[in-house]
Amino acid sequence: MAKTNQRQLNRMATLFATLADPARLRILNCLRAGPHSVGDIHRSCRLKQANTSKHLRVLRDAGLVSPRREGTTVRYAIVEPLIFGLCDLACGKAAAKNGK
Amino acid sequence: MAKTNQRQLNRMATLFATLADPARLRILNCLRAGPHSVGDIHRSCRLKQANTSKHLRVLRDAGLVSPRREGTTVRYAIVEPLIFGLCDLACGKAAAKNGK
DNA sequence: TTGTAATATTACCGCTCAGTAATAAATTAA
DNA sequence: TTAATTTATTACTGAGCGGTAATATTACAA
Repeated sequence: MAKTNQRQLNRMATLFATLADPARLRILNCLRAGPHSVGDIHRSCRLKQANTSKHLRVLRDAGLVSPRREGTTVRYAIVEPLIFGLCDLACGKAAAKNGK
Repeated sequence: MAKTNQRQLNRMATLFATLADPARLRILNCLRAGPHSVGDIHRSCRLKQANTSKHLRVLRDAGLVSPRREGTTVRYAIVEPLIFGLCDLACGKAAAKNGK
């Protein structure tokens, strides 16, 4: 496990905190199929526009997604596909508590 | 990815939230070497006793650790080794942001 | 320029959580 | 029983976060 220093623990905790919100998980799940505009996300995830923007900001600050302007719209894309490994593991773990 | 329903997302978010704290990550890292008493943990992790107890309660409620009384002391052990897969993945991800 | 659409930001509210000190509960010994 | 040790709980505080409405910003078209 190598030496797990405090800074690394803090970064891990921050990453987990970024994923510790159902709305953000929904957004990531949506982006898993490919880049989407803010409007697409806020409609398909049933989130208010401002709320969507704020969550995207959190994901962006965490380095998980990145924006790209296309005219007046902004398309967000996954930047770190590795997080889906985390999500799938957590999903299996969460499902396991159900007995499957 | 199978269907990701709301309940599953909520459970995932809860699991991530449980891991989104440096103190709890330190405790889990300590328990990775084997079961430890509350006193051991609170000393080796440099946490106050009450604080340690509270974090252990959170980990226990999440089903990640389990207690076992031995006289006047209580030894906690990892119940879900799968979480270390999560931690290692997150650790690599966190480390990757550093350039290594 | 003016207007319109898409996105981002701000300010506010309510709630939850981490840390702490004090106290309670459980177990064992004398 | 009383005392000592270990662990758990409670009450409190301060900080941070999610949701929302209103507003600002950005880009483009007429």
